[in-house]
Amino acid sequence: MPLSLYNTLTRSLQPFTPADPAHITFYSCGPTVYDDAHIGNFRSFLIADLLRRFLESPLCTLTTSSGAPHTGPRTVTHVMNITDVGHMTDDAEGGENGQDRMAVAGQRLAEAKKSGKLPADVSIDPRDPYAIAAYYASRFQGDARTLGLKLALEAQSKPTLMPRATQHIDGMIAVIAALISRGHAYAVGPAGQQTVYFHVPSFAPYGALSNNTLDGLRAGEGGRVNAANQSEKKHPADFLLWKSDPSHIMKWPSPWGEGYPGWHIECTVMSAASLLAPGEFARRLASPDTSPALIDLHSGGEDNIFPHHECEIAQSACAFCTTPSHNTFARHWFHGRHLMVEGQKMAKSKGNFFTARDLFAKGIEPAALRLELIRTHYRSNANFTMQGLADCQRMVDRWRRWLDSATTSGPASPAALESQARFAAAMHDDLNIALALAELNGFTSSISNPTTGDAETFRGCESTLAILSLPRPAAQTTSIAAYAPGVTPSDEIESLLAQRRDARAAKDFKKSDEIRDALAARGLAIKDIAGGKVEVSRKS
RNA sequence: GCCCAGGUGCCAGAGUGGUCUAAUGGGACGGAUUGCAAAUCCGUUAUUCGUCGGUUCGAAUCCGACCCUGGGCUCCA
Repeated sequence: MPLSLYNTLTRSLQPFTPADPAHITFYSCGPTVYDDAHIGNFRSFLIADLLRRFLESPLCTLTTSSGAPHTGPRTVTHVMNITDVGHMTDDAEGGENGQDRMAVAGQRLAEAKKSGKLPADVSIDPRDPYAIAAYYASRFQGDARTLGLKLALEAQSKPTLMPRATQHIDGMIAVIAALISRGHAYAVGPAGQQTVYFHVPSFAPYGALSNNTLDGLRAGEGGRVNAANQSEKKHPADFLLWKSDPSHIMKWPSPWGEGYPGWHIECTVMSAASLLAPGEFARRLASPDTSPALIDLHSGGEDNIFPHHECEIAQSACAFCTTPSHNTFARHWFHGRHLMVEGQKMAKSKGNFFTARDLFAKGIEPAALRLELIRTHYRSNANFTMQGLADCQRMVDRWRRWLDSATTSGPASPAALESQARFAAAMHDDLNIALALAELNGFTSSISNPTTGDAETFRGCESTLAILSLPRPAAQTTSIAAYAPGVTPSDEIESLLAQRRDARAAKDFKKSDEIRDALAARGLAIKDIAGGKVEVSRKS
């Protein structure tokens, strides 16, 4: 059975049918770089990565537009933008509290620098928005690579796969100009200080993605509309394409005045510029054609459905297509639900806010974090818990042990091939990851003495999850101990462990237990492992 | 108020009309092992699927109403 995926646009499960099944174009809305990405951001990106990896897996079958199955080989060009334009934080109070997000990040960095919280090797000018953006972008890419985001690994040698908004301002201006010339956008205000809006009523299908109607979208119901801006729009739903504002921290010249682009236009430009064939961006902008859709797949978090993706559809369809419609931009819309933490909404004020780097610093293994973030079906709110992370670590360890035990060469057993088929069937069913994981667990538990062929078959499934291929943080070992990642060896610990070793040798178990308790009081758990060493880890 | 996605056992999370007294992982409990632990292995652990009503020979699964959670209604993955 070919891959069936939920399409937000049709609100139904449907076969994923790319224009060319051998080469899929996929755009994911990426992070803003005013701060470190948190684990909720990464869940969204990793879900997209899971889909991308499954599409490229030999186990994946797709449906072609003629209805025939397509089994591969297949490549996916996956692009993710990095938003480095300083958008505004908040204008709920009519704009008075709105601050430039990049300026806020700069203030935060300046404070961190002052209080010595920045690593010594970091020397950036907190007043330079480009430096701030570059700083956080590089940290994001590092975290993404650590978590096995294939796109981030590829982007090391092909940076155009992760385009920056600030590098596409010319394209944005060109698209805005084209939208104005076709009657889909208009500029207001005195010459040289104009604001440009997309005119939503000019695109009848607006609302198709989020299933909103213009009437249903009560202007300002979410409390985030700037009343002053509302009055100059032709329609309350019209949205910003260009804002002239010479006081903005990041600004560019444009036909409408010096200022900055709207939030939605960057994805329209970067998806088309990165995924259309070379030269097509300019050609289609000059003379739109009737091609059915620009790209195959578009993903993002559920909060992007409205307004961001709704607006992208309107802009892209109107800029590049002669008969703009709700499905002339992306063929399939893929949205992941949000991540909860310990049953609650993740929020800095609740103290349950984690970045990937926070967790790595605590000694959490990237493989365990990746599994915890992808193990729940993408259309359910996932609940991130420390217990869940521990569960995942154990699952990863068990898989590794099983693979390590596959030393006798031989072909894959029928049981292995059956497990593989069941794994693939689960993934074809709207990426039923939880069932797929259950099949993988059944795989290892049903075959107690795996052959190399069994192990290869298992790896064939697992390469879609891409958990076991992640680098394993090396334990720091001394003559007496192996320290788990996140634990810093010290002379004190070494000395206690030596005393314990001597006490045990003398069968003074009372003393050895006291030492174990003393280490526990310092938050350290120990266990005796093979080779006479002691493994020291953080107490969970 | 409107639009979307959900609500399953101690936890996480599959299952969308009979094979479900509910997969899988974890937890807990018991056993093996261990000086004791840890790890590992073996076994046990829910007549129950948000609530109420309905359809059906049969419902976790379909229908209706209601309750709750998360997202959106122009910052957000």
